[in-house]
Amino acid sequence: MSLRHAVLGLLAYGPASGYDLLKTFDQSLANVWPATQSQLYTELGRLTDAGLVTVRAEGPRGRKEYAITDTGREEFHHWMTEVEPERPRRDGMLLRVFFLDQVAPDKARTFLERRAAAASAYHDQLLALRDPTADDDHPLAANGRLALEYGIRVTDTVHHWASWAADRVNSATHDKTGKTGKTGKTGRTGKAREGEAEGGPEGANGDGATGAAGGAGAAGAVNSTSRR
Amino acid sequence: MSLRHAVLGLLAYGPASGYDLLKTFDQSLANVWPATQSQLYTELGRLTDAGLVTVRAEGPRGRKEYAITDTGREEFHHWMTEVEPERPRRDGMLLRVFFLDQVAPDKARTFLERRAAAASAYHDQLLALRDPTADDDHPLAANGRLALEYGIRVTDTVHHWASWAADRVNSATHDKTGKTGKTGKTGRTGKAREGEAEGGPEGANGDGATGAAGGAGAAGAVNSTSRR
DNA sequence: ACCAACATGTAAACGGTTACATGATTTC
DNA sequence: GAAATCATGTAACCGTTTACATGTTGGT
Repeated sequence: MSLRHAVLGLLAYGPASGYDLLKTFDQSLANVWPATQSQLYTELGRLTDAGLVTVRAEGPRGRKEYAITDTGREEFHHWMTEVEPERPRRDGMLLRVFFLDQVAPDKARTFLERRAAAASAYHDQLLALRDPTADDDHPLAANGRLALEYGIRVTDTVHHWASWAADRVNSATHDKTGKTGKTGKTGRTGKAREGEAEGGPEGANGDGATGAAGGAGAAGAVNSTSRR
Repeated sequence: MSLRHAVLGLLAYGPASGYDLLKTFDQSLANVWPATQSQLYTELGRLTDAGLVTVRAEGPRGRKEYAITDTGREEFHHWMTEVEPERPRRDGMLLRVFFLDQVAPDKARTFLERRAAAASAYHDQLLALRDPTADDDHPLAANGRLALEYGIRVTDTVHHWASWAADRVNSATHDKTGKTGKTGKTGRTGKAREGEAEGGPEGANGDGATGAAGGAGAAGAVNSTSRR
């Protein structure tokens, strides 16, 4: 339910049309809270009905200029200061890490190496944004710089983690067997079933420890069933 | 569309019922890819129809034991190794950071300090999981340990970032005015409107730089409109 | 006999994505 | 006059969440 607050937040800077807001969403909030045109216009309607914004003026081609109301400002302020931000609960990368022992070690290693490379590449892009190279003219707002630094630090951390993890998978392979060759491109994928015995991602054996760990970076709350 | 693959991933370890899987989702995958009972049973039906799993046996109280098929294994393997993981696109915390200059500096500082504390607390919980204290018996699988380490590193990074950011907001306040006192609890929230001039989160002025930065940690792809 | 745990299913509502539809104004 | 841009709206679909509904088995 945060699209509402994103819209309020933008209107807090000053009145704007749906069209204006959409551009800001695409340009500035795309990686933080994306919204589609469809969604935006619908939400503006709802916000108007709820009295959190008003149509301040109507312009040339059906353009409606929205402005935040006092009630809207109050709601926005409440959300900013009192509502605990929820962490993203789903992470496809981490989900795959959970199942990493289901693919051949070399595939696992490749996967992690690719994660490392991706994080590193993104990290570099962000670094470039931090130090404007003369011909660049983007006066990052103070909060913009905070967000940028967040990105720089987190991508760096993920990069190092993935490299470390790739090495770890690598050495684990060397210990077991000398089998470093390719598995061929045989139809069958990796291991088939070798005894039906369980042992899932920490097994269906209870104890939520691993799960808690997995969500760590991107999620909240360790479900400490502790003993079970 | 990844619930499907999470289910396949779990079934890759061995056959299980919907009820079994649900427990695993709640205990192990809760922070990585949560699923509800409702969703799970529906998905198992769809997977069966698609031929990716089969009902291997029917047990006592209507229990259906599902097993992954060869086609299912192929699909799972493909998803693990060839499909690029999508990063979470929405982050409520980062969204608030974007609007941080809309609330009074002391509120902004408090917000960041709370983020720091939360990250730190979570970090500590994860650390406790890493070094089992004798009476603890959770044999973390290799991939479980990778995920745990991810969590430990990322929470640490976020903790430090938030502390740094809080300090930054703090010093910025000192520079401007001596006004450190409370704003009172007057109905009006922070600043009202002081001139109608724009200047949003890097403004509605174009250049997506800030936006790209914001998404950094949790998102992918810098939208390099570059010049515009 | 009762309760906890086992076990599966459906319906309604919500937020988000994609696609369709339409029209006005400015610029070349 | 054509094309780009401005500008708004609606419909269908999909995945997720919450709630409702129902029945069985094993242990005390």
